[in-house]
Amino acid sequence: MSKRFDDSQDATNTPSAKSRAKLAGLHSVEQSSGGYAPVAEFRRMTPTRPATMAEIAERAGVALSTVSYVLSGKRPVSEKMRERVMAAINELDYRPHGPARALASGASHTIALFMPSPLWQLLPIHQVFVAGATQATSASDYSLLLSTAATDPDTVAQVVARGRADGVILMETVLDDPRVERLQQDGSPFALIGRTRDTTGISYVDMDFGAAVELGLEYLARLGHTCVALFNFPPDLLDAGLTAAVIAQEVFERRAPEMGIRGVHLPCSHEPHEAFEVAARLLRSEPECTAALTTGWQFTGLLRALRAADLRVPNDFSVVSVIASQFAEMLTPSLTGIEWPAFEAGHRAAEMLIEQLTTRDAPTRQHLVPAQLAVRESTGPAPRGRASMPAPVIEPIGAG
Amino acid sequence: MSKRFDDSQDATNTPSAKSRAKLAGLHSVEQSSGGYAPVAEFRRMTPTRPATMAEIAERAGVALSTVSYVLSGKRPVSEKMRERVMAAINELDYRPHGPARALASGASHTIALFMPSPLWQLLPIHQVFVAGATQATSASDYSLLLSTAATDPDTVAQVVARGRADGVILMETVLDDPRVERLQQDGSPFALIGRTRDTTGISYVDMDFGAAVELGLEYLARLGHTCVALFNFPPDLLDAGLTAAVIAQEVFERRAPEMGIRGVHLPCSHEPHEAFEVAARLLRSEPECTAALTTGWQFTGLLRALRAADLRVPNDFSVVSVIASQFAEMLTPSLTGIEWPAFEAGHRAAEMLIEQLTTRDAPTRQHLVPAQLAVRESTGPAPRGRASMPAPVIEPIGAG
DNA sequence: GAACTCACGCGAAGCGCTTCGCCAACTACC
DNA sequence: GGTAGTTGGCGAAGCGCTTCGCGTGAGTTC
Repeated sequence: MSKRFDDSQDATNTPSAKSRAKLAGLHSVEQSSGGYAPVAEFRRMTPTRPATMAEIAERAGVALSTVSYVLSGKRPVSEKMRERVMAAINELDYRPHGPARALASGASHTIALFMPSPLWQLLPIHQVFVAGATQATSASDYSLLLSTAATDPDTVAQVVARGRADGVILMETVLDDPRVERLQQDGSPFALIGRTRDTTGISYVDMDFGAAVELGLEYLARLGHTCVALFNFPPDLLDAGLTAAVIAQEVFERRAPEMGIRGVHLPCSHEPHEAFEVAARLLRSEPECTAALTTGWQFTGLLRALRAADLRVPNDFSVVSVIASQFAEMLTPSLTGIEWPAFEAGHRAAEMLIEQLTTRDAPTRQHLVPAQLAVRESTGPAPRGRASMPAPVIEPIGAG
Repeated sequence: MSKRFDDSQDATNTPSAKSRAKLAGLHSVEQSSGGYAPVAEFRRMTPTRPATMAEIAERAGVALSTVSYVLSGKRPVSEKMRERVMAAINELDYRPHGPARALASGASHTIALFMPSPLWQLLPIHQVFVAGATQATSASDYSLLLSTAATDPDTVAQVVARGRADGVILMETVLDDPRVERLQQDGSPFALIGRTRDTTGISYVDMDFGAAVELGLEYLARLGHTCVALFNFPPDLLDAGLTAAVIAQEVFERRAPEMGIRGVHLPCSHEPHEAFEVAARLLRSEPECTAALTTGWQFTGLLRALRAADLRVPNDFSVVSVIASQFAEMLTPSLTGIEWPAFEAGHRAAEMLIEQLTTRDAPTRQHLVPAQLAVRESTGPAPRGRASMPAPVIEPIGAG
């Protein structure tokens, strides 16, 4: 049924069998659909079929087109007519038919949001983007179409070309994103959460990951840490050229030495077991490392590895993560973070796109969220002497 | 821009001002849209307008209707014709036009998913439902429309009535849900994540919260806990008759005494500060309480209150939560939980709905996820003597 | 080989709306 | 009072597809 996490679970040989059993254990009941019969009958007796514009026109004693113009306001209609039409609309509780309107006008009043490709890589942050976009979309009286399969430029393009949506929002963009190029070619409106190498004429909202890494490093340097790890986005995304990942690496490797920090760059998935492994290896091989920066949810595995190694946060080890505040505050200890206001980002991206759709010659809007540090409980001064402590023996803990 | 959490933040007088400043601080750039001009020009020169069925028909030298029948298979077409048509389709890279198809056939091949009403109450679990439903929907070649405004039965009904979706998925259902009644009246297909009082003929997937509470209590009783709190869904949802909340309360209040447990029932929002307050009050007023059950994310506030009171988990206090395993394992310590396989639930709900849409006389499917305990790190034997310890002085910690 | 099937294509009528072009009635002006 | 200019309403032609009913030619039957 669901494939999420399956591969990683198989790889680490963990609860995959368990979760399969869990699914099989779903308690199923089947009933004949007889229960619906009375309802169906009821319907047949009372033809509640929604009113059409033709019926409104008839009832109001006007032409079909007049009703349309009253509704759209695209041509002046006399007050008298307008009132008659509105009365009929209210009496019959008329609502326009979506697809018909879309077909005739060529605009579906819908935007599509594409989820990052491998769906099982879904991060909490992505979901918050979605929530923000949903909110903004509803507020502007648009609809939101949620799709997977974001990798294929064709799929993305077709959604607009075939009238399902008027524009799209893309996330997890890479430096030279084929989807973006395709959309530009087609002249399809779009907005990004993230950005590309060349952002000329492209509307986007993105976190300034370069500034984020820099700010995190500065802060940790000030606390006296001299060896810091960066848990960057996973290798596959880095290789794919994920803009955020590339920038983070570049800045990290350039700035850390300048601040007198030994930097350890670790591309690493957010999957708890993998992040745990990576972190455990780090703690073993780099005893001087006393702090880490994470670009996402790699901190879950890191925190467990620290616990397994009997290292206390923040006394023995400091953790800074790029993260939405609602998540940072959910944890105990709460996480010091570079704020990534994801809900607002999703909201803004949808707004930008809708602005493009509703106003001609809309300006290109580019929002780069500046790095802001929120100091919470997971960071402290660099400890002395961890380097001289015996290398820890680390074993997985808990359900892992 | 975003109103999420605003009310609760105002109530507790916390980072609302901060987050507003953060928004204002978004770095904005505006460019003239001149960047688009060349693209628009390029388009005008190369009319990439997608092919229509009429063009396929012409190219294949057959009637329009034949093309349609080849595509739908609703009437037999000779092999020769079919090949000619398919060839034309491939050559012109034809894709059907969504709205046109929806208008003509009356089916949009889309399902709508309604998010719980106050969007800012969004829980991680809801997002996972969405992810699961998205996955299933894409797998069945359907589209997913994501909407807010779930409370109003009219809004929900109109989505189907006006052709935007063929059916809907509802979550956060109450015992006598007006939306469900309305959908039944209209004869609109739907599926629930959650359930109603009378589930005759209704397809749903739901967690068995009654069994969950019972299992949690049994487990805690076996560990020797004699006073247990239930952090139930928040008061407003309980008052509204949220099925899960009502069942949880009923079972808790009936079963706890039978097991020799003093039960403290605490309706409580998941909002960290509110949950913190409720938990802090509990720890102060019920020194004998050594364990808690939470129906959702109230554990975040609870864990912080425990930390503030210097109570260790699980040594001094045990926590069991109804939770999706991926979240339980994300935390440190990981959370003992009653497994709520939310991704699978969302997936299943979408499948159920699509089954109703694609097969006539589809059976009513009802999946009640049985309570399953996953023991992790947040539970242990009841401590002795917390009752005799001095009542703790509790102060908010960290960013709170 | 005439009558009768069938299988398979075709044309045309919508689905519910938008939008264009046109015309009637009314104002304004010399 | 005649002509030009305006306002506001109407009809009809689509948008791209589905689907119904009919017609035709090949295959069958006696």
